[in-house]
Amino acid sequence: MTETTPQTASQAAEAEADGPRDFIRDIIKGDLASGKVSGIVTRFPPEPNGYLHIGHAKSICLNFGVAGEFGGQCNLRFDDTNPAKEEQEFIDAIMEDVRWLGFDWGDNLFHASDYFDTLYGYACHLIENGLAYVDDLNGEEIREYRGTLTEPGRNSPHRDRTPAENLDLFQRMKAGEFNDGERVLRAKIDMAHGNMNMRDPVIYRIVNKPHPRTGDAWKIYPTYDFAHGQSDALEKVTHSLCTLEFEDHRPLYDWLVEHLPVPARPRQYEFSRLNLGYTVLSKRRLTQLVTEGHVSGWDDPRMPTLTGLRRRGIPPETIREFISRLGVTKQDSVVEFSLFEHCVREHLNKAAERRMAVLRPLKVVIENFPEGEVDNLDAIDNPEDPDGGSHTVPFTREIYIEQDDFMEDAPKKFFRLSLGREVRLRYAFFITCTDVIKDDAGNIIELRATYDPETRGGDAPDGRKVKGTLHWVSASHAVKAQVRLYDHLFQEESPGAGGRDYLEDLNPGSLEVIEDAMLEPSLAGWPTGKTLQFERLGYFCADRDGTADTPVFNRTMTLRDSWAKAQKKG
RNA sequence: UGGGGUAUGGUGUAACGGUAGCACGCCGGACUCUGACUCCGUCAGUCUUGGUUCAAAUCCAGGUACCCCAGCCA
Repeated sequence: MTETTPQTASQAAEAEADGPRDFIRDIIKGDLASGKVSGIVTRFPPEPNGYLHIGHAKSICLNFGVAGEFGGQCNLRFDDTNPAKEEQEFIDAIMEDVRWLGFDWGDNLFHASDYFDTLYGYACHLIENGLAYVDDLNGEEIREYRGTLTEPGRNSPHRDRTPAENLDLFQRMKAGEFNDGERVLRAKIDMAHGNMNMRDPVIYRIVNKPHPRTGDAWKIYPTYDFAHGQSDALEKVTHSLCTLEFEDHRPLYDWLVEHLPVPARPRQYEFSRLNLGYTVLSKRRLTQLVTEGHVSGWDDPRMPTLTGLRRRGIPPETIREFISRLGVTKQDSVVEFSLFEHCVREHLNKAAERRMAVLRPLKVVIENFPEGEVDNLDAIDNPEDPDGGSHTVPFTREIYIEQDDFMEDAPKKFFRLSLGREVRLRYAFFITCTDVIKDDAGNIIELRATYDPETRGGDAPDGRKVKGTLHWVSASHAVKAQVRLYDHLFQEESPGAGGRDYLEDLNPGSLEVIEDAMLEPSLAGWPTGKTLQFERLGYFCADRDGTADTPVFNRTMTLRDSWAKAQKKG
């Protein structure tokens, strides 16, 4: 995205003809067609005070997407104007996550802090023109003077200082003569404005904290409102896309751009942020989940952070696909989690290799299979991709099947194993259960069965059919593993709805750890970051916590399970 | 009598004065060496009241509901 040549308006409109459509893209098309702009520049402007989450992905996909579609450029710009909250750790993580999502800012990496000198000059410009003043009021007083939503504010007693006096004070703020909070610089607009943002907003404040990039160079920092629009202008951003809550900052954004000698005239457009069922997407809450230890960290696989989703095994293209299905509007909305699940399954069904793993093992002894013999069977890697290859699974006299796949008093609709019933072992043989062995407490501890050697590979030469197919693992070859089963972090679709503390809605069953899962041997050394399917169970990925001895797998997502659904209904 | 926004099936969206469409979900069925996948079918919507028009989700007027704003956060 570095050396992009701006296309002509008609070229861009044409190239875009069958792409996504929304009101933002319509505006851009119009601006290109009318000649209002000759090319598109957008930006993704994260504040480095937390990790990126799937809500940010919407903004990233929009900003980079639009730039790509119209032959423009999208900058990555850190909004690093508040050293009290921002850290290098977050800066590094954000870049990694944007790249992982699949976007490239090329050389266009910027920071609001790159413009601190220019911004300072702009502030002086405002002062010189009588449009800004240094206020001695403290925070509490400023709030009182601001008035309320329904009552106008009052002018600060310091509002009418001369430009010379203001310039002097502002320079002394910069020089570090005052403590945090002692003085601020305010734009002089209208204390009676219906829009609170226009009631002489603070544009510079004193923060005696080192900045991750500028170190101790500055004692004063611009506020978001003063930095953002001007940074956009300096970068020649044409369309500054942000979320709805900034809508009533737009008059201020415009006011500043109009009163400052900036090199360009950017426009701000707002769209609604993403809300997702069964999760929270506010930085405040996500930070709280991490700092209070409700999750293991920003990359806990239950977190909606990009790093959490990555560790969970969610491929980035599924996030992009999900976002693209959402559309871009100004309507507040909560997207059902099932749409996200659909996108993940749709992709993984095509892309993920299949392997077998037994989560809750039940031993089955095949009585007519010779002891000590190994039959190496061929299992296709992915039935959705028949040319994709295959791997070998060893079959022996003793195997494990899933406890759920056997039932003593099985109803007719139960297609799995039961005493006297015949099922297929995936890629292997038909077996028939001949005996059930229990311990003193009556728990089923082992099954006895016979197999039909004629059904090797999974088909009976006599054409006889079985209703059920089970996954299985050879007991002597099995690789023991820890498997982590994740569910929604919250048990309510809207955590905290109805005035509840959202933490009360935390799902106590969001993580279930299985210590003794049995994996087919080809799963030893499975690479992290390559999501696969455990047949009939779901999609999984190797976690970095695994060792050569005991791998650890995270469940990315279950398969749809109409049997479980039918059972629940009774 | 503060300001700014938004209203289309359960959910997310499309339709830009001319047959309300798509996707997810739900429900039912077919198929199946994954009770997966795939396929087929069903249900279901223009916030409300008026007005303009041959014709309104769309234009106009009045209601109603919901969201955002009183950080020296972004």
